[in-house]
This record gives sequence, structure tokens and C-alpha cells, in this order.
Amino acid sequence: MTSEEIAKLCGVSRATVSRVINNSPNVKEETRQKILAVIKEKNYVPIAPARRLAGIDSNIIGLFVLDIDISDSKSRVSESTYFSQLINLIIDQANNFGFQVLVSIITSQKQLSEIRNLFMSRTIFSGIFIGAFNDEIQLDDDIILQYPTIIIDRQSERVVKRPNRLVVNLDNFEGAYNATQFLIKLGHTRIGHISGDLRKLSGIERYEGYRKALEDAGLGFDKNLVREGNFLDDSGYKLAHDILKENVTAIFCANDVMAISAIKAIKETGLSVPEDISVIGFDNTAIGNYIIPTLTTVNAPLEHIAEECIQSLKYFCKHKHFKQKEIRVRTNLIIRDSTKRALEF
Amino acid sequence: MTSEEIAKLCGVSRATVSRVINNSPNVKEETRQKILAVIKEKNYVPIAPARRLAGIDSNIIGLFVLDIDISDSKSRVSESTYFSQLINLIIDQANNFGFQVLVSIITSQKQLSEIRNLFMSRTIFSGIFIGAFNDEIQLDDDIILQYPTIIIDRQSERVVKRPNRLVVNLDNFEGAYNATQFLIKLGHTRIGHISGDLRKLSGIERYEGYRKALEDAGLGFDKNLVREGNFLDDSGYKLAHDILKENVTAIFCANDVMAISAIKAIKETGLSVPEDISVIGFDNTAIGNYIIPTLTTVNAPLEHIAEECIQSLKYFCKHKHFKQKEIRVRTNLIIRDSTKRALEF
DNA sequence: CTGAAAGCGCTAACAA
DNA sequence: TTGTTAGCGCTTTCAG
Repeated sequence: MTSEEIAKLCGVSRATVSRVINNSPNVKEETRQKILAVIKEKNYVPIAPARRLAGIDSNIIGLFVLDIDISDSKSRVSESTYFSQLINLIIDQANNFGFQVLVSIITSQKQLSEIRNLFMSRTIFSGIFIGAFNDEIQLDDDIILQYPTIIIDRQSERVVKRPNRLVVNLDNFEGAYNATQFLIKLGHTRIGHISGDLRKLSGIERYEGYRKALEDAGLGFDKNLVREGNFLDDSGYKLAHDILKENVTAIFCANDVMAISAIKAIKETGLSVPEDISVIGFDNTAIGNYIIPTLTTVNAPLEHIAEECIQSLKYFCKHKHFKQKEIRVRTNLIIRDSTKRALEF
Repeated sequence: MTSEEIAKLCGVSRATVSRVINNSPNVKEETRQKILAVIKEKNYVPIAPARRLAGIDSNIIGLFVLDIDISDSKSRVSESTYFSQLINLIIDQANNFGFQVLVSIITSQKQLSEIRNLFMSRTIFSGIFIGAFNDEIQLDDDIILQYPTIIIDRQSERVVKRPNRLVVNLDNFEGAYNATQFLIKLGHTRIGHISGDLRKLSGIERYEGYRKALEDAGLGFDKNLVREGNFLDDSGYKLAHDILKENVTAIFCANDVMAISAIKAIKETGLSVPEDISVIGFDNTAIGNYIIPTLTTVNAPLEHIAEECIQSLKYFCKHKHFKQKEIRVRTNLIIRDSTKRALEF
């Protein structure tokens, strides 16, 4: 079934059918209705490649999950609840607005450099990148630079300024600051931090939020109370064991996954949460509700991130530029059972 | 940059360039090398829609995650680790073989019926379906029937027989059977089962494996020891509370998510795992290792499922039919700390 | 408001 | 082994 056949059936030319399909206003309402009816009756769907070739942009967004880390062959960041939820939400939002999403998990430099081909071959018209390291320069590839691109979780100063580049970030600093401040208010003074991957903006900012909160409270910042993790469960587990040597009474973990495995480690040493050690996570993933004790955490509203991305893309399609350069999505603290007033209080 | 320009640069015709791109053997090696060199130098990538229009099939696979369930507005099956891991693995495998994957989360009947458009518009050439209910007839849509389709976790008898339809299943029955048998060997006699969604094959088969193991062991099957769940944490939690009334000493849960929340429920009633109640899950998701006690479970090798899917698709592209009608992927029991010999032993 | 015709970039007979 | 040519199905000027 081609537009030609539909045209014949309606006694009009292909051009008119095309106009109807593309919502051109210059069609008599009567003709439009008739064509629409026949299209529906015949289950006609335009051949996408033909439209593409004739100049209509692809409606496919590339969603690239960067998960390059040679040091860790086993656990994949892309499999974490955080990422899979975000992926889901982005796909959902995109579909709602008539976009399709082509997902790629990028685990090697080679794959990263092949992304450009998806743009050049006109398979996708835009790309959303998540999981990138803060200094991943490949994303500034000359080719990619030509297409609308959204980067999630990257320092906006690091992104080449162009009207077709948008950065969407969580307010990690604020979230971490509030979490730490909350522990301080509970009377904790030796508060440890198991950081995320410090090559990522979220890792850096959560670390800084933690630090600033301590300093603002006059507790001072002690580097010995910090362990550099990587957002994965393994690191939460090992580093918790290690950080306990510092006699901390509370630990702020850069995400829930590490917080949960940290709790496991803490329990193994005979201590209990929150009686002996308070623990706070970050992300507010679902499991936080199903562990014992339930996890106090910073809620990262991924649905807002997804929404901002797709809305912005929608805007871009219309105006050929993004409305802004960076979007910050705010967080909020969710208090559950893994935190408690410090003992000496 | 078009093939025309490459042709000019090489002093040949577009046809020859096209032959090189498509690996036609009828090109002098010298010419081929020259063209290849220029292509590389100029960073030329063929415009995909043009190739599509000229008759070359799309290399995009649609991956459809069916998550239609009006009863449950909140929790999404598609966000479970099980699914996201499977999605990841399929994408990985696909990318390895030069396929791209367009992912769609289907949460409504409307979206389900729109899948056909992706085929008709020639956006995708094939579809992989996961999460379908056993009797989801929409998948037998006349249109979809024309394209190579793989369905994961569905009774093969329910799938319309065609040389372009493949069913890939886990050996759920065997896995459940072994898990239950393991509990029996530990001396448990009152073994409960929190089932999965019984509209799905995996839910049904795991239930049946459990039942058969009990019968084979001469313990008889008691329907009162079964609670019908839906694979989501909420149901594991609630049903565990309920099933404890039956004085079970062991519970086989149809997946890890439910097992983990069941453990939480058990602990809340003052009982402990595995001392009072043994618990077994199914899937072998990563968290199983990070809860206390670590979870005994049935390993579902998703990587094999993904591999079989893509290998089969590769085979299909060559032969225009699948090698087989159904593929079964085997499981194995992973014994950890959530199970223990029955007390009276 | 509608039709005719050109062209998007590529592939695949068919000839040479 | 290579070139010529005719589409693939759609959109979009340009006329009318």
C-alpha cells in the first residue's frame, strides 16, 4: 500500500495525500476527511525511509548509556535500577510524544566512536547521553555537534556551547548537602562518606555537598572519613568495612546501591543500623523500602529528568534551538529507618 | 557526502561504490581497496533511508517490553532488575552483530496495537517481545505475522506456527522443581509457594514445577500453601505475611524480588531466615548477594536467552526462516544462606 | 485548493 | 569487472 494507491482510491493526487499526512492546512476539509477515512480503512502507513529520503527528519532518538569502565568487567552501571528506571522513563515520555527510542549500551571506546554513524546515516535525529564521564571529550565530536544532543549528569561548563546542546542535571549538591545536614542535626559528628565515581558529575557534586554541609556546621572536613567508591554494590560493601575503622557513627553514601551493601557490611561486623550507625543513600530506588531497616535517602525524581529531556526536544524540533543551556532538577530528602539520633545525645 | 561523490573521487560509478559497501564479490580487489580508503578518509556513511528505500532491510530490531496491567498502576514490571538486565543483554548482543535496538515499553492496549506501524513503516524488520501474557492474542496480528518475531516467555503452543516465529523460554519447570526438591531434601514438609503472575508462562511453569516436586516426593500438593502473586515486591511482602499462617517452614518464591520482600515480612513477624523459615527465590538477580541472609535462588541465565535470540535472528536473516520453533534455556540452583535444614531434623 | 514533476541517495538488473 | 538506467515511496516547489 502506497500513497499513490490511496490517492487513486480517493480520486486525488499523491501530493494531496501527502499534504493530509503532514497536516498541511491547504486541503479542503472535505477532501481531508475522505483521505483520512481511506487511510484508516486501508491501514495505510507511510514508508518511513521514503519520507526520510524526501526530507522529513527521523523521529528516532538515540539513547546512549555510557558504561565504559575497564576496571570493572563484571558489574555494569547500566544494569542498576537507577539507570534502567531512567531509561524506562525516557522511553515512556518519548513514546508519548511520538518519538521512538533506539537504545545503545556503550561499553567500549569503539562503540562510542560509532555513535556518529547513527547520526550520519540519518537513523537518529538526536541523542541523549547518560552515564558519561565528566571529561568524555568524544561527545564533542564534530559530527555529533551538528545534531541536537542532551547530556544528563555532566558539568555544563564541560559541554561545548551550542544552541543544540542541553545539559540536564540533578541538583546533586543540594541533595547531598541536605542529607548530610540531616545527619548533623541528629547529632552525628563523625560522618563518613562513601563517594560515587568521581569522574562523574553526580559523584563530584554529592561529595561537595557533603563537604560543604560539614564545613557550614563548623564540624570541619576530614578527608579520612571519605572513601572513593564507584556507585556499584561491591564498592559500597568493601568501603563500608574500611570506613568503620574511622569510628564514624553515620555514613552518607552517594547512592542507594552502595548504601544497601554498606548496611550489609555494617551488620556483618556486629554493629546495627541505625542503632550504632546511621546510613543515608541517594536516588530513592524501590528496594530502599524493602530492606531492613528501610533506607533514608535523597529522592532523585527521574521522571522529571525524563520529562525535561523530551519536552526540550519537542521544543527543539519546533524552534531549532533549546530554550536553555542547562536544567537542574531538584531533590528532596526521604526519611526512613536507617537513620537515628546519635547515641551520645 | 553521497556515494556519487565517493564514486567521482575514485573515478568509478556509484554502482561500484555500492558493490563495495554491500560486499559484492564482483569488484576488483584493487578498486575495492581504493574505494574503501576514500570512504574511510571522507568519513562517508551511507544514508540509511536511501538504502532502505532501495530494498535493503532495516537493521533495527524492535524490543517490546509488555507491561500492561491496569490493576497495578504503580510498580512496573519493566523496571525490575530481571527485565532491565535482559534488555541490556539483548541490546549488547544485537549491537555486537550490527543490529540496532529500538526499545518500546508497552503499557496500554493502544500502544500494543501501534507496534504494527513500526513494521509497516519499515522502521524495524523484526520484533522481540518480552513480558507478554500467555494469551496475548494481539501478538498474532496479521501484520506482525509477516515479520520475524521472537517471543520470550510464552507457551509455544500458543504461538501461531510460522517459520518466522520463534519462542525462547527458560526451563522454568525444571528450575522450580529443583528448588522445591532441594527444600524437601532439607527436611521441609510444609513448603509454601508465592507464585508469579499466572497469566505468564514463567508464573505457570514455576508453579507446576513446585507442585510436581511435592507430588513426586510423596508430600502431596496442598493448595492452601500457595499464594498467587505477581512477581512484584509488594505482592511478595503481603503474601508472605499471609502464608505464614499456614505454618510453613519454607517458601519457594517465583522470583527474587518477591523472595526479598518476603524475607522482610518474615522478619517483621519476629521469625528469622533461615532459622525458622527457609526462602528460595528465582532469577539470581544481583541483590540476592547483598541482602542478609544471602538468597538461595534459581539462576536464570539471561545472557543465554539474549544470545539465542540474536543468533537466531542472524540465522533468520540468512535463511529466511528460524532453525527451530522453540528454544529452552536451562537453569541451575544457587545455594546460599536463606535456606537451612528443617528444625525437626 | 490541487496536480505535475523533480528529486532525495541508494541498489540491482541489464548491458557491455 | 564495471557502468547505465530504472526505480524504491515520499515531499515539495511551481503552476494552475
